[in-house]
Amino acid sequence: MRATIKDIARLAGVSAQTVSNVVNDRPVVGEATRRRVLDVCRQLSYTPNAAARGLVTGSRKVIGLVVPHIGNPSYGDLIATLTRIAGAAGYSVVVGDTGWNAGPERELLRSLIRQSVDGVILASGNDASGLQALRDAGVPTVLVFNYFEGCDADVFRIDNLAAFRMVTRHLIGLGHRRIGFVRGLMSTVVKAREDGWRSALAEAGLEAGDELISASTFDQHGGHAAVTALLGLADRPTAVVCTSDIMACGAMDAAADLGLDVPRDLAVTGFDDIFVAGMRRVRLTTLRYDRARLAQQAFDRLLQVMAAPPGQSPGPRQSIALSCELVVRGSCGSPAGADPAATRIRTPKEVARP
Amino acid sequence: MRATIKDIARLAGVSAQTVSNVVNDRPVVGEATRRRVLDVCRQLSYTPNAAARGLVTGSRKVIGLVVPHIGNPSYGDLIATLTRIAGAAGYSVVVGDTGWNAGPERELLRSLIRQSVDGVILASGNDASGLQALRDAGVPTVLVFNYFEGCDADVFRIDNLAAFRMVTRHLIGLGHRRIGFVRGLMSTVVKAREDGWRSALAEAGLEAGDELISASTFDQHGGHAAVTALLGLADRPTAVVCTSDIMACGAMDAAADLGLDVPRDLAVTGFDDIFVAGMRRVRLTTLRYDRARLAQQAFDRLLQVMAAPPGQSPGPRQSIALSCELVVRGSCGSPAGADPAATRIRTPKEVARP
DNA sequence: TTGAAAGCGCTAACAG
DNA sequence: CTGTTAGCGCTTTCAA
Repeated sequence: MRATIKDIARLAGVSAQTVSNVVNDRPVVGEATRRRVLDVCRQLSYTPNAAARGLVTGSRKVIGLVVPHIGNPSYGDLIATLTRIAGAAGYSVVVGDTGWNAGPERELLRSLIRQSVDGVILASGNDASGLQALRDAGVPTVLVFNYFEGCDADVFRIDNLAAFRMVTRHLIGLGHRRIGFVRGLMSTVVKAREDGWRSALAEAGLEAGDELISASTFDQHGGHAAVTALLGLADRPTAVVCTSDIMACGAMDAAADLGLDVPRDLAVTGFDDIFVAGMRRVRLTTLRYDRARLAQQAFDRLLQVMAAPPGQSPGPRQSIALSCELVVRGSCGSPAGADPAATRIRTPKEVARP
Repeated sequence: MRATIKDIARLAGVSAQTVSNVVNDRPVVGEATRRRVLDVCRQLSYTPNAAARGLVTGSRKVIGLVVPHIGNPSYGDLIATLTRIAGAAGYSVVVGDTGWNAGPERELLRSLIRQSVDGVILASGNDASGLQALRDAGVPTVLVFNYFEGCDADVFRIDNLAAFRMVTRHLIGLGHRRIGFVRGLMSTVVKAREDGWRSALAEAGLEAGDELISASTFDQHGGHAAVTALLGLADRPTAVVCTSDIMACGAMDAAADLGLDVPRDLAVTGFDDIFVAGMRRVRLTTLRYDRARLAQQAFDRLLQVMAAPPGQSPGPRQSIALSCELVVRGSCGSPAGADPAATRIRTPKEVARP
């Protein structure tokens, strides 16, 4: 059916080895032979079989990328960027969506291992079991966004604590005293964000009671449900800090559904700065980070780890916590008459912990 | 490094073939042997090498999915759904993002062919060259959304003409007489949508001049640019039909940036019904279709084609044009006092053309 | 500069 | 029920 190296060899009157040399641009082939072989390749539209090649070379030139929710434009952007970067380096990307669930994640990782991917960028995972499975299989892995207690892996993440302290301080500065926290499933990431929220409240002498924390799914429906609950409190919050923009979208809708105005009756903040947040109709105050940079750093490091002799990673583990910038828009009641263009406040800078 | 079937065989004191039988759940193995083998597998955390298996069985259990823009939640949803469906059938999905460009698409398809994917779902492509490449390589392919003149392939698409005629009629019914058309790159899909817009105008005796058509990129920036241009016309439109929700988002912003109110000064419609369209702040009138169904149908058909003897497809080509429903929200100036909940109008029904 | 032989990890087909 | 043999498409020796 599909032409193999032998077919080409036969038709070109050379050996399979010579065809291989031509196809791989090894400069040991005579010009005449070369042209003849390439001609036949084109004629049969020959494409090397990567699986067969991988079997012998030990590298498939494929990496896996596991995310929790492709429908979130934030992850969509990450995937697009990473696909581009990896493609330029000759790697294909297998993308998996876990839907924030452990079962699919486990299956996905098993599948990636079976496929002998050269490495994995893991942007999902609620516990360290997935990472452990990859490690057992000897698959180089880099974590993005998430990380686990005491895990020995390269991590490229957000400085969640600083980011959420910053946004909470911003709300406090605007006069808010009762500030809710809207989160998805618990994880180290969410924990750090909660700690950021908590620490900002603490330093202002404000209460961070458990009733101010509302947990739900990590999408717009979750944000809606969580905020509906918070607004049902007797002493309801005047502001909510959401852990993603899509949750914040749901939060704004929840307020609207109760006849409340954002920002007058409820201030809302998000995280990710997806395109929706910047819409004139939405104007969501949120936290932004450099997704392209995160992707680039993670991939560069993965290349290093993949190049290292099996078993150990090259040099010390890298653990980068990228800082965010606060993007102030209208969803928190910016002072009247202020310039409607987004005001940006940067945190100190990137923090590297070796 | 990674355990192979031979390692297992040696440690369990059986032949490789027996290990293979155990791993593949073939019921020809004694219970005692079975347990012993499985034990060793677990101990070495053995995972079969899919590439090696694929080499001999001829099937990798992988399909490719090519989309033009992962960052668009509409495609994100499609990917997530398809990943789930395919996973349930034992297939992994390799996702590629072309960014609407021919170069990346070509590269992506070459990569998929090299990887010997069992089949491809092509939701991208501006011309038939990609499809041709897949055909030359003997890779079963199903088209989703897009299609090409006279192409002999299974297609699962939207009835674009009917959909855009419907939405344009809706605007005409609301009293609009000058209606712009905002599109991305030209393609058969966009052409059909334009024809829908044009035919609705024609039947109302309205003008469909070229100056009312504004082309740009298929994202929010494109929508912004295109509508900014339309609003710069001396005799500017009072409504714009956009070919995607994210373009419509940009369109709404463009109006706002010029100090115009949607819907009072400009009516805007989209396509896809992504979650943003339903937000209370946005309330975008748009066209909805059943993404999950589209994905399911396309995958089912791909399975059929993959199961068929190489070369021909099983039975006649399928060409399904799924109809849309109009989701009326606030972006076109729904009559005052109307129920703010979305009103839905269904088109006749699904049209199948064999 | 080219060819022949061996083998990557696995399964199909047969033999025992 | 289990083991042996052969070979998938390719690259890596090594020899000519």
